[in-house]
Amino acid sequence: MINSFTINAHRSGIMDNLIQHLQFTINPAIYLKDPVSSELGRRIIQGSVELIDEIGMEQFSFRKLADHIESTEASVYRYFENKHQLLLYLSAWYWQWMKYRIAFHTANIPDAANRLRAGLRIVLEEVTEDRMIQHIHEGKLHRIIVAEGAKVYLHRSVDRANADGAYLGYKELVQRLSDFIMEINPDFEFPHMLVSTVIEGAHHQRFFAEHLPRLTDIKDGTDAVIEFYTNLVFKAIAS
Amino acid sequence: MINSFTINAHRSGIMDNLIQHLQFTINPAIYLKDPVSSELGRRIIQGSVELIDEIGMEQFSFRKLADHIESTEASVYRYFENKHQLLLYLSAWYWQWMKYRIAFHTANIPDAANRLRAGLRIVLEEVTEDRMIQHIHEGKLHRIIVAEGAKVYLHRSVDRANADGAYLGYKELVQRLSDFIMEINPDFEFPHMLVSTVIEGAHHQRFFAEHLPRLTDIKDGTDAVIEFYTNLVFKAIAS
Amino acid sequence: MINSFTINAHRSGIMDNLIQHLQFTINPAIYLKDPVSSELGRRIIQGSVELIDEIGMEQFSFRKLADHIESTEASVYRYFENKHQLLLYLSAWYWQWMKYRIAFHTANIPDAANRLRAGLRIVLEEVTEDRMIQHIHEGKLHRIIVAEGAKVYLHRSVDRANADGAYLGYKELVQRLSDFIMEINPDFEFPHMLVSTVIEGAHHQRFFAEHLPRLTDIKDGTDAVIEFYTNLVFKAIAS
Amino acid sequence: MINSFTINAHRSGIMDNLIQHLQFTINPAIYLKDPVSSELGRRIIQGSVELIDEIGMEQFSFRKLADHIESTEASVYRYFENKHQLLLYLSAWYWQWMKYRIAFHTANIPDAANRLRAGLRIVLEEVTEDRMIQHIHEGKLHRIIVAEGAKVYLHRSVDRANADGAYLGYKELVQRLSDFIMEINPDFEFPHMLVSTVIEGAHHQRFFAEHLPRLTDIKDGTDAVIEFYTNLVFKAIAS
DNA sequence: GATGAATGAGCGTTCATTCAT
DNA sequence: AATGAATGAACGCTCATTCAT
Repeated sequence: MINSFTINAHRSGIMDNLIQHLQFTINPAIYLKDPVSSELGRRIIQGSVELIDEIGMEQFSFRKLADHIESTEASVYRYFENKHQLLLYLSAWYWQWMKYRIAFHTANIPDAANRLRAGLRIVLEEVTEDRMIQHIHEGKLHRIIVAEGAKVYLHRSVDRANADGAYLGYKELVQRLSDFIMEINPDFEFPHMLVSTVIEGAHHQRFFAEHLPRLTDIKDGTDAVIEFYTNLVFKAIAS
Repeated sequence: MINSFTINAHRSGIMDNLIQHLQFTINPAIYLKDPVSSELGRRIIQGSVELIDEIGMEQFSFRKLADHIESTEASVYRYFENKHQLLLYLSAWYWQWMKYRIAFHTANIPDAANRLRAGLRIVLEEVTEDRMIQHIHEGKLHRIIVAEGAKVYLHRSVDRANADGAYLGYKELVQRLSDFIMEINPDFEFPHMLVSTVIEGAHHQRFFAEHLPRLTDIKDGTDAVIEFYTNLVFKAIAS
Repeated sequence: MINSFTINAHRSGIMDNLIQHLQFTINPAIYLKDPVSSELGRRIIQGSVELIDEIGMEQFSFRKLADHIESTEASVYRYFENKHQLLLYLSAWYWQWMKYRIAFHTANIPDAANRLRAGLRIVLEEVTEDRMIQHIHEGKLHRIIVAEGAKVYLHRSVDRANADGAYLGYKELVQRLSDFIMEINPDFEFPHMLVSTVIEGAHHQRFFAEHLPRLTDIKDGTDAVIEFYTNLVFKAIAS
Repeated sequence: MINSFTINAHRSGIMDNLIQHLQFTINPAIYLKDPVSSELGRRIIQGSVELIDEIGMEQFSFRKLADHIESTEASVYRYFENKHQLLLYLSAWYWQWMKYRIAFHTANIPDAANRLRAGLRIVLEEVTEDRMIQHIHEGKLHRIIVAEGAKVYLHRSVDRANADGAYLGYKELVQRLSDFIMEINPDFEFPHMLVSTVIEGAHHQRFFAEHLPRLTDIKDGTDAVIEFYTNLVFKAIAS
C-alpha cells in the first residue's frame, strides 16, 4: 500500500491542481501498518506531531500519545514498533515533502545558479505555513525536525534503519542539491558534504538563535540564515 | 575544591612539564559532588565514558553504570542528578580540554592565518590518543561527543542548563576561534555562525562517513574533513 | 459505571432481599479505574484490606500488595494513584456503608431519641461480622478505620482530597446524626462538633483499650464505649 | 543525663524566676543520645520542629533534616533511631511541658471546679506564644501535635514504645485532669475516657475548622472549642 | 563526637508489550 | 481492526543505615 496525501483545496492558483492528489511514498519498512490507510492512523500522525512539538521526544511516549488522541497504546502499536520508528516516519515524510517542494519550486528555472539558490531557499527557510496538507501541521513538523532531527540518525539503530531505506528521502534530497552544484562546478569534490553541512547547520543555527545566542550571529529569524548559507555555498564551489 | 587533572607522563617533550598538573575548572552547577574529589567519582567518569561509548545514551542508565563500575545507583546519585547531567559534565570537560589544546597549540604562532588553521585542526581532527589524562579515555569521549553531543543542548533543559553555565566552555571556544577569524577579516559578519557550523558539521560528517556515506564525500577518515572545512572557512571570510 | 456491591446470601431474614443488590456510589475522583468493575479490582480491594490490617499503612506498599494478590505493581497502578488514594477509597466505602446501615436501622423508628440512640449505636459499636459483602471483610476494614482512619485526613493532600469529594460520605453521615440531634433539641449549637468528637473518640478509645489502657476506663470491649458516648451526647444536648 | 531546658529571660514577672532553669525529664528510652546535651542535639530538635511543621511527617526525612540544619544524616542517627522516634520525643516533650503548665496555672486555685476549668483551658487552647523556651518554637510544636500527634500512637510500634515509657507524660497529664474530675464527682466512672476524648477532640476540631469545616461548627478559632469541651466535661460529670 | 563517603534495599512509576475479545 | 485489560521489566530516586576517619 502506498501513502497518499491529499492537499487541502482551499489554496488557490495553479499549484492546487498539481498537488491536489499528491502522493508521497514512504518506505513500508518504517511502519507496521500504513497510517494513511485509516482514520486512526492519520490521528496518530497528527497527534504525534502536536505532542512531540509540545513535550519533546524524551517525554513523548505511546501512552501519552494514546491519551492525547483518545485511543489506546495497543492500537498505536499496530502502526509503529516504537516511538523512534514513528519519529523516523515523520522525518521521512518531511524529507519527501521537501523533495517535492524543491522539485516544484525549481521547475522551469533555466539558470543553474538560480536553480541552486531556489533549492537552498527551500531547505533553509523556516516553515510556518499551517495545515497545508491534511493532518500534518508543517510548522510544527519543521520545529520537530530542527529540535529532534539529529536524533533520527544519532541512534543505535542507524545502520538497521539505513538498510531499511529510512533515510532515502534525505539522501535523495542531498543528491538533488549536489546535482545542482555539479551543474555549476563539475569539478567540485565535496558537494554532499557541503549540502548536508548547510542543511544541518541551518537547523542548529535556528535552535541556537533561540536558546544559545552566543553560538550564532543572528537574532531575528530567517533571512540571515538563508543569506549566510547561500553565500557560503557559492563561495565554496567557486572555481 | 578544584577539578584537577594530571596528565600521564609517557608523552615526551616540552609539553609534559606544562600539563603535568593541568587543572580544568568545571562549573559546580553541573554536578552535585565533584567527581574528581574521590576515587569513586573518577570511576564514575571513567565508567560512564566507556559505557556510553559502548551502548549509547538511550540505553545508558545509572543502574547499568553502577553495575559496570561495581558500585550502586545510590552512590552515583550523590554525584549527578541524572544521566543527562552526567553527559553535560562530560561535554563540559571535553570543551574545556579542547580550549586548553587550542591555547597550547596556537601559542607562539605569529601569523593569524596559521593560528586559525592550527585552531581549526584541533577541533576538526579525530581524537585517537589513548589515556592521556587520568581516568578519561579521550578517544571514546570524542566519539561520544560526535554521536551524542547534539543531545546535550537538543533537550528540554537547555535553557536551565545554559543559565547554569553548562555550555560556557563551548561558547568560549567558539569565541576564541571567532577572534582568530576577526583578526584576519575584521569586517566578517558571521564568525560565530561559521565556527559553530564547522564544528558541528565535522562531527556530523564523521558520523555520516561511518553510517550514511551517501550524505558525505569522504571515506577514509580525517584528512578530507579538516581540509574541506578549513578551505570553507578561509573562502567564507575572504574579503 | 457504578460501584455495585452484592451482598452474600447466607444471612437470613427480611434484610436479605433488600440488600441483595445494594449499590454504593464511590466518587470516581478517588480512583483511576473502578475496582468494582473487574475481578482484579476486587482482588485489589480485598487484598489491601487484609494486608493493611495485618501490617499497617506504614509498612504497606503496592509492591507487597501485588505479591499478596499475585498480580503486579503496574496493574495496581491502573486502579489507584498511590497507597493513600487506596486508603481514601476504603475509607469512603466504609462511610458509605455506615450511612446505609444507619438509614436501614433507623427506618421506622418513630421516637427521635430512640432514632438517635440507634444511629449512634451503629457508629459506636465494634464491627465483627464477617464477609457480609463480597470481597470486603468488614471486621478488618473497621480495624483499619480505627487504626488508620485519622491518617485519611491528617495528610498533606487533605484539601485536594476534600475538593475531590473524598470525605463526602463521612460528612453526610455526620450531618445525618446532627439532624437527629436537632430534632431533639433544635437550639443546640454544636451538633457536628459533638458527633465528630464522639465518632473519633470511640475509635481512639477502642485503640487505647487495646494498647494504652491508662488513657481509658474500659477493658472489656464494646458496651462501655457505646454507653459512655450515648450518655455523653444526651447530656450535652439536654436543654 | 537529664534534659534541661532553660527559659528565655525576656519575659517579665513572677513566672520568670520559677521557670528560668526549668528541667523536663524525658525518658532516655526514646533517644539514643540526649539532644539537650549538645549544641547539635538542640539544632536537631529545633530544626525538626520547623521542618515537620512545614512539610509534614510523610515528607520529613533525616536527609532533609540534615540539609536543613546543615549537618549530616549520620550525625542525626547518633541521637534518634528513626524519624518516628524523633516524633515520639517531640510529643513527650510537648506533654511534659503541658503537665508543667497545668501545674503552674492550677496552683493555688482553691475551688475544684475552677481548677478543672483552668486545667482544661491549658490543653484546649491554641498555643501561639513564640520561642518561650530555648530552641523549641511552641506554636509550631502545637501544630505538629495537632496534625501528627495521633500518629505517635497509631503506629505498629505502639506497644514497644509504651513499654519504653514513651507515653508516660501524656498518661500522667490525663491522670492529673482525671484527678481534678474525681475531686468534683468521686463517683464518675469514666474520667480518663472523658479527658482523652476531650483532648483528642480539641485537636481534631482545630484541624477540621481549617480543612473540613462541615465536620465542626466553629470557624473563628479558639473560644468555641474551649467553651464547648469545658461545658461537655461539666455536663458529663454532673451527678 | 561529628562527619564524609558509601551502600543495600526498596519504593513509586512508567514503559513497552502481549493477550483476549 | 480496534480496544480493554493486564503484565514483565526496568527506570529514577530516596531512605535508612553503616563504616572509616
